[in-house]
Amino acid sequence: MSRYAPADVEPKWQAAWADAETFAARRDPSRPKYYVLEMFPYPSGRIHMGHVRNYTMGDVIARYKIATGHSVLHPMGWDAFGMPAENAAMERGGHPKDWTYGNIADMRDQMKPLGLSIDWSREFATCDPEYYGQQQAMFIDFMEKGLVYRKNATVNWDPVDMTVLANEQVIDGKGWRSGEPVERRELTQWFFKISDYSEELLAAIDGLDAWPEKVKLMQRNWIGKSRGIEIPFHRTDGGDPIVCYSTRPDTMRGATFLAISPEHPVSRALAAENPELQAFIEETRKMDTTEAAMEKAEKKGLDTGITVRHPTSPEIELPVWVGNFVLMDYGTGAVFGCPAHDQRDLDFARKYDLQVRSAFHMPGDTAEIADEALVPPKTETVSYIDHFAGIGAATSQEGIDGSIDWFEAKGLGKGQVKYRLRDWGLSRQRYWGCPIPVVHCDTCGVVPEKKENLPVRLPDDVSFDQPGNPLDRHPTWRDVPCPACGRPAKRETDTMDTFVDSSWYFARFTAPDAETPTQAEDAAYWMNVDQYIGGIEHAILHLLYSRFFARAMHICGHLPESAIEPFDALFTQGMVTHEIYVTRDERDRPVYHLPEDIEWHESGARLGASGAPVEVIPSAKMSKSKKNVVDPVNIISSYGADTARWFVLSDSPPERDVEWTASGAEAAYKHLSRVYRVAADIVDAPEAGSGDEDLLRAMHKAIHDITMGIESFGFNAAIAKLYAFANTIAKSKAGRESRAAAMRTLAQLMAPMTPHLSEEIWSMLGGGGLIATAPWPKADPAYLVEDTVTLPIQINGKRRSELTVAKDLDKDAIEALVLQDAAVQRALSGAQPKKLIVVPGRIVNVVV
RNA sequence: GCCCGAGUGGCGGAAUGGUAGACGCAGGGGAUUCAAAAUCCCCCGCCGCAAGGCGUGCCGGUUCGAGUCCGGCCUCGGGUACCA
Repeated sequence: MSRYAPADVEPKWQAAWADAETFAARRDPSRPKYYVLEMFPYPSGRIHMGHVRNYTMGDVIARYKIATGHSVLHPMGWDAFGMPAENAAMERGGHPKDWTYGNIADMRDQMKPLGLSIDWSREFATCDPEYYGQQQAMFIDFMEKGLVYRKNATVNWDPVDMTVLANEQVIDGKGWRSGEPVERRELTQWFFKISDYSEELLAAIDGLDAWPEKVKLMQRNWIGKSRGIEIPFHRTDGGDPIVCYSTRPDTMRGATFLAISPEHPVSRALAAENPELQAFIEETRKMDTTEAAMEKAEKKGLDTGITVRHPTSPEIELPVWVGNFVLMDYGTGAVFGCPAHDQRDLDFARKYDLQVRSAFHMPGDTAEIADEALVPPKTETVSYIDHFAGIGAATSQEGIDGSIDWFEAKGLGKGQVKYRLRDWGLSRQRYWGCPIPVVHCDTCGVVPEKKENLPVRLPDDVSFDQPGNPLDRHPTWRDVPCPACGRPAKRETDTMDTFVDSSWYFARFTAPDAETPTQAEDAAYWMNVDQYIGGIEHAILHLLYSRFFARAMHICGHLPESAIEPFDALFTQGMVTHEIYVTRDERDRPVYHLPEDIEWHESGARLGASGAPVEVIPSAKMSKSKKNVVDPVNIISSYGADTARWFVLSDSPPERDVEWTASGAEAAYKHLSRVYRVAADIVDAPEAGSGDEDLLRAMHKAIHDITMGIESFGFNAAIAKLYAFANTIAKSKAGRESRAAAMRTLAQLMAPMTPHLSEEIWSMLGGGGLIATAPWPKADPAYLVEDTVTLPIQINGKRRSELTVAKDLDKDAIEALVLQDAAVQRALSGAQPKKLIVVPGRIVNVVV
């Protein structure tokens, strides 16, 4: 008997699929369509287990949908712009373009042996001029529709390298190359008006029925709708009032100070004549731009010396402080501090010896406020001191709502709905991205490039031997005539955020060669993506930007209205994690190492080359920069693609993170070999046997369970059932044709996971045609019902006995039988049960 | 800091509020073999000789019944707007 040899079997069936064009996506009005998409990869150069996991999951769905009669679109492309290509050029020389396309070729070569059901004819990379040219055309369309504008925004500035740094390039507030503290600097940048869609993007979340609740919740919180009020505080020196935004005006009685952002116009104006304030503001600029850094930084402030009047108690004067924790981007850049009922404000008040005054009592609480603020939950009833806001007692939420109305009615403020969501800054001061297709003309201002001149191509003759954006110093690329007046002008040298590239690639896959961004019939047929699969790390930004983009594309006529929510169903897979290996350089900065560079000694991990000790950090997200990426190519070459596919699906539930370990792959191979061996045995098995009916039952149960498993993304549970069914067939003594039928069904049920092995078994047992296009088996309900059922008997909630009864036996009859049970009689010792709970078909609980 | 998750045997994990530990790995024992590989069979949460008791991160609650629901924590992970 021959052994299962994936090295021979897998290429054979891949060739058969290619010959039959099994996976070519075709518009076929006679069949329902199905568009399955996995988030496309960044071409780092090597595929890793996370990719294998992601694309295998999508492949299971795609192959299952083909078998259930759908016309399937399952494409692949490359998210090819981004920083790593420029970093590689800086570190190793060479050109980002060569590095990127070389990586794409390598990764495609590594991916193809997996036998994915991908229509490779639709492949593209976002750095192809044919792709980014269409993106530039859409940018111009967006400009015309008023969806794009410019404003000043803050970036991380490395004062030594004289360059803009990404947040990732700032480590502990210092530039990753220079090691010097970064500063914040303002630049004029391009923005998409995503905030115009705050309400719509929020409201439409309710319609995303097949998205995970957690993702919807994260998006809702990110958009962050709040009802609040803008209240002017009048300055005692007669200057313009300072307007504060508050979502808690019910705490107004407790207001004891104002805090304004260092970037607030009042701060700037006062700083001009106040060197101490000037220095304080300078100090706050020496921080990176991330929200996390700002929120975690020590809360600091400086008294401006000016005061304002309390809106409802004008006799009280409140000091105005500049606080490093006040964000200029949210609300009005000014807040009132209420230390009694807000922990951050209380900490601040204690630190700078500011007053604390209560606005309400907590129920039953009369204690003085010490170091803990009294923050009532929104559903709790509070009583207001001085019957503030005309409300004696109310739930906290009613108090908030009532006080907003009260302030408005008195003309003391203006109710406002605000959103946390900020406009999308898309400018990047970098080379390897999609050029923003505009020209700056002294006469005409900002002028879009003419569409017939698109794409605005990136120049190839650039160098990366000095920091900064090479487009800025390019000798000829930058200087162009104005598209409007023809006079000498300068091209925009900012490129687009790579999130722009990934915000519409799913639409481009429907017509990758179209002369316009999309093609109407193709978009209408294929959109929406029926099932989108990707990492939870994209829960907010990528998915929210894509939802915005689909709306913007619709407005510009590039997508039908039905496609403004582009992803019908979303599945967020867990990440594949792996240990990371770190040493420190002379400045104590972390240096990451590849797993293959590590040697394991009794004393711990050491660097293979130098023998230096290595710090091992467990379970971190696999990423290029951390170099903790596992190479699946070795597994594929020694065990075959089906083993790798089977293993990544069986090891862990798809939505959960999985720590990569090498063990299990051997076991997966053993099992697949066993299935092959059992199938081969059946060919020569005796014609007649026993237990055919039992095998038939097991088969229909398997069809039912595994179909459910695939439909619900329970791949690991489905695989457990496939193990069980394979064991049943192996042990069955049924006749040859019964076993062959069961084995052919097993092959079909396994085909989405292990397509090559399944084709092999299918042909061996006379399945006919390709299993890839064979119709999915159907479970006959007649075989799924059992005649009897075993009920566990609990006594006081603990399992003590069991009872096997006819499936449809009624409750009274079951109760009678339960009371005769020996364990039950022992527990009752002659008494009546306090309670007898019978859940037919499930369980019995006797309470004694 | 804030938002969102996750936590179950030695390990990965299973379980519509209803028998906790399916299925697999590792481990132990046996069969086959001259021997090995491969394969096949059996055992396998913890404590206990047993009867039995204890067990799903911790504390409390709801329920006839909680891994599952609610409240409060702890730890780990993701996101935090220029990593993709």
